[in-house]
Amino acid sequence: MNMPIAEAAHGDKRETVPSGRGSTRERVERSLRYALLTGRFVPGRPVTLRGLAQDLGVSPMPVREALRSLAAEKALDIKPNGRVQVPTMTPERLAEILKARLMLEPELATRAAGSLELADARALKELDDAIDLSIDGGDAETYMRLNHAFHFHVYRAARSEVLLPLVESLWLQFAPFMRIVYGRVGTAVLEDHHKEAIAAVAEGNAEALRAAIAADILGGMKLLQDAGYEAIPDTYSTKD
Amino acid sequence: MNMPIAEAAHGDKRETVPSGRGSTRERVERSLRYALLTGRFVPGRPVTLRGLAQDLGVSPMPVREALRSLAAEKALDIKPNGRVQVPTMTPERLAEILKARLMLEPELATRAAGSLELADARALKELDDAIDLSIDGGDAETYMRLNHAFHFHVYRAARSEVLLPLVESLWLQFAPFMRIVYGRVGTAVLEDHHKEAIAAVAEGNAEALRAAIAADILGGMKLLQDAGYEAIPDTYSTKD
DNA sequence: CGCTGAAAAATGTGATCACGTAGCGTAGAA
DNA sequence: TTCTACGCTACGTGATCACATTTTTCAGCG
Repeated sequence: MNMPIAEAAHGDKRETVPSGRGSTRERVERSLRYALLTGRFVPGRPVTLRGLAQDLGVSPMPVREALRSLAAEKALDIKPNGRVQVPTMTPERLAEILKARLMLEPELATRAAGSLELADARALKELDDAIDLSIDGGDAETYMRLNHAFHFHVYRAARSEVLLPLVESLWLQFAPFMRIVYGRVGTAVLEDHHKEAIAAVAEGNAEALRAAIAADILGGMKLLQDAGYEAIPDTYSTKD
Repeated sequence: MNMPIAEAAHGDKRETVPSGRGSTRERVERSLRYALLTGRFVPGRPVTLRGLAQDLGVSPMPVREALRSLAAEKALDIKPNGRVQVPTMTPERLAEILKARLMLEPELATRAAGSLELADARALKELDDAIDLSIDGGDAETYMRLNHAFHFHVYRAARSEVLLPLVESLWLQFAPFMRIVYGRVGTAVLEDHHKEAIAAVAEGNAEALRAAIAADILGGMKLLQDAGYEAIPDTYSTKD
């Protein structure tokens, strides 16, 4: 049986299809993206067309296209028999993602530095405060949403049409796994480098921003590698 | 009216849907990928669902999914009104693609070096000989197909599940533009660094392979930047 | 109690259709 | 001749259906 996506992490419904604008497929895709990014989808869990369609109250058609889209970004895995599932993580894959992030995201940060103003520093500060709260409160889902917002507020300023989609694809790939790890080790152990990043944005210091982002990535991903595979060896084949 | 994809570059039919295995959608997607990579799709040209479906002799359904897939990889552009077209190139986009390629592909080459054997060096040599022939013959389409095969023979050896798809996406993005440039300046001006790469593979010299690939990318992309925007200023809005 | 095989349920796929909309050619008026 | 407005055409979207295949369930046998 297919579990409604809202029940992936816990039981509440939330808004599975943000009533925002756009076509049905667009709303479905946004909804799935959000679910992936906040870890509502558990790695290894099968995802069915009709199941999702029913959960979202639409026909299977827009779901098909949305899934195909996400699969093309490697956010979902379509097995040879057509079955769709959230990709499972392996140490090799994780190492590759880390490498790719370290190459692309600092570059994006550097390019963004020129466009970021004091208003952005303030917005980032606000986000970071909320992030700290979610860490203290142990709210992994909120943390992931805000952390994504923090990073992409910076990256978007680079006005990059090429690098940004690549990075977005990477985030979609490790997010579900990240959520699992946080669920086990808790969010308390999280230490980010957002403060340095904010300071760098305020100063307009591109090099410092690059360094802060790189350190932030390294810290976060190291946690995944250590906690994800040493403390919790059976993480990647999680069945609900 | 929608022009059959086989007539995008010239008039012959070729096999638009390689009769290979897999589902209809898979064949359609392979066909479109091939057309994109060999430059049969002209940047800016509108692509219609029904048109492609008729050209390929299938229903619009598998075409829809294939287009959605390619669009997610930024190989096609779906405008807000739903219209699909081959993305047009801009100097900024091209510069970004070059940057991304220079970050990702040499890394892939380094990782591949360990797995590449003498048999691979021989296979690459054969490919390169054919490439030289296609350059002399001015056959841009064949050149592009073989050049892609050459690079990805190397990259695939890295057994990368993360980096490789990112690079594939990049190739799909610049290939149509590349084809336009070759059509104008001819293939004679092409100078690659395949010989060095082959030698590096034969020696198992990872660092030399990385350098050869980096040089090859730099050379090819510089040509696009120079010839694509200085000699031919109106390239990116090409209407059939 | 465990294994096996058949029936049943569920899944992805591809096709067809209806609908609303955007693009475009054409005719009419200024 | 040029601009405008109307009507036609073609398009993407979403829904529904039929079909083949796979997965699951469960009853019967060993």
